[in-house]
Amino acid sequence: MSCDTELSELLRSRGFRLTPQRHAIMHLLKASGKHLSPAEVYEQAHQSVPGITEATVYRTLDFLTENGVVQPVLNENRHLVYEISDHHHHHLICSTCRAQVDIDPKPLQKAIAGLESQTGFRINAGHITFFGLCPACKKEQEELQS
Amino acid sequence: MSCDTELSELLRSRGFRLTPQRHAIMHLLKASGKHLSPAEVYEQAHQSVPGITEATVYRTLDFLTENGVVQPVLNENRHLVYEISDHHHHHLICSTCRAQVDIDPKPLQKAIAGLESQTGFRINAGHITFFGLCPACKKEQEELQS
DNA sequence: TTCAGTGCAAAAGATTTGCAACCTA
DNA sequence: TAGGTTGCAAATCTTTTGCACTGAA
Repeated sequence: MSCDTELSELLRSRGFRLTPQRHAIMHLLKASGKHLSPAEVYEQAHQSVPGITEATVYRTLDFLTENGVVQPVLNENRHLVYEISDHHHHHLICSTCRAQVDIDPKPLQKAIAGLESQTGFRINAGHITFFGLCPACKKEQEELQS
Repeated sequence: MSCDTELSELLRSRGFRLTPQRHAIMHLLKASGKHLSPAEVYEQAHQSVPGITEATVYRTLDFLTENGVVQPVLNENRHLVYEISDHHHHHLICSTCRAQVDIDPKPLQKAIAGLESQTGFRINAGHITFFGLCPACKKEQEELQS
């Protein structure tokens, strides 16, 4: 999803409409460059489309997800957030202290490409999150157990 | 996390207590063999620990997550669910029709092992979910766009 | 005995729904 | 125009919190 025209055509080809609300939400997610909660999306969308409601935000987020424009992700607080699908990056979150670190996407891309050919799926792998233990918490845990 | 004794020792070593509630929730997640929503966990836990409350379920799920016993996952309806961490399997979910398919874990394990040595994290990769388009929905979309 | 953990109950938050009006294609 | 979308408002569902009491170690 690289530009408005592209989204517009994608939607029209499926019989959907490009409304100001949909445009605003897609645009703001792209511009923010990070994942946003529905409440954050609402807050920002409200600035360009003053009459927008939370119900519309939820419906639009569902709609954009089903059409592959955005994707749902669990954030560091285990809440559902959304981000634009072309925003390629992956990260690790520490289950204990919630620290985050970005990771090199290449090794995963390779594994994912293999899965695509095995399953026939087109995988939306713009963002993958792993949970685990960061080095500090891992060390702490090991010391406690010894 | 393979048996009660193991969990018990893990908790004790960190100054935590093994309560009937924690035991029941861990046990039921292990026995179910799949991911459960907090409401489902509550419903099931209520049978072995009649007095348990939803607040305790939420607190226990947080607690078990922080200690690596369970992990949070987004289910096919984009709701937060939990599953036991030793339950190794990965799957794909179609964003459009929500079909699910299990995938071979091996290629991912390799990529993950690489990430662990790069980052120093211990990754809890028992369950990884990708969103994407299943073959049928992919085909349908391609036909619409041509 | 101690203090981590629980139940209770209420508050706060998040998400969904029906329906009439609206506006994109 | 037609029918996909939205706003509104209420209902529903989910998650969090403070506090006193309980029970595991």
